[in-house]
Amino acid sequence: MEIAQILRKAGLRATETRIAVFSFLHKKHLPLSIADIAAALPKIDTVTIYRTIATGKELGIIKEISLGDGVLTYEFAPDGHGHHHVVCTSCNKIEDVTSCNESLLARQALREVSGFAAITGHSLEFFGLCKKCI
Amino acid sequence: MEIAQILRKAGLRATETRIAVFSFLHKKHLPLSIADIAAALPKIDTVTIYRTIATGKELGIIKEISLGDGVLTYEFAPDGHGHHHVVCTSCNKIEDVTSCNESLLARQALREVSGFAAITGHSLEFFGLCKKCI
DNA sequence: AGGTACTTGCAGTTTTTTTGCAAGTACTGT
DNA sequence: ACAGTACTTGCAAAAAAACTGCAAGTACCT
Repeated sequence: MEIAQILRKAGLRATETRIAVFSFLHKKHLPLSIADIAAALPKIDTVTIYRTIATGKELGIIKEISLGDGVLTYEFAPDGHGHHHVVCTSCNKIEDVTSCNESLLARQALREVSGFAAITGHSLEFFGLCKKCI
Repeated sequence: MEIAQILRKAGLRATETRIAVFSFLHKKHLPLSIADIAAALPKIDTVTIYRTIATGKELGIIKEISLGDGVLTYEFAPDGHGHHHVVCTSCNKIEDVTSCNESLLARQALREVSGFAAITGHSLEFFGLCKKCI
């Protein structure tokens, strides 16, 4: 679905700014920090980036990810169809991973816990060493 | 392995403070934020908690986790033997998940990426709705 | 037990995140 | 098309979080 459409469906305005932030993340296809986004889109005020990311999270089109290095990063992931990553713990190189047996994992997890009725999503990140750093 | 032992092996001192922080996290068995830890251990200066968590991360006994609510949390997980969690997106209730087919997932991921030589760890969190919130 | 080097707490600084408000702009109905 | 309305944005300022430097404290070695 179009970004503008998602926003309007939620009763929000499809502003140039929001579309710029979300489509930037979409294009980058990488988890980026607030600082990264602000640096890449200098015309947009940092406050607005915070607010836009917050709305994106509420709409479920932005996923918050920790790659273990102390900063939160954000990725465009509409419909919960986020992919995963392998991060090099030495140089921070990132590659995507798409296969993860989503439904199997979720079923397995759900069987194991007693207090949950449904699993709606998950986050999965791998840490390793890239070929240059090994 | 004993916490004190891990510290000494790394050439660090097994101080009362460090052991207090790590064993608190060990006992809680939950991902907690810096603020949580500081509030629970008021005798320990917050700066020291930051520094202790940083050392724990370097030693590989503390894992940094994002549960998607905007704060980084930390969990005691020596030897990379961290478990996983299911988080209720409505009330933040957390339960542990231990089964995850670690080696299968890692092998699958490694096959999919071209630039990586090894996978050394992963983080996996589930999001869902607990029985009370559904 | 004493010396040394690592740790901690405190105060202060810097950075990050949030808030309030006025100006700007998307969308609605005409 | 256009004007009104209500949502959005940017700016300034405040609040909160994270980091630094240094002196006092303490673990550990001999």
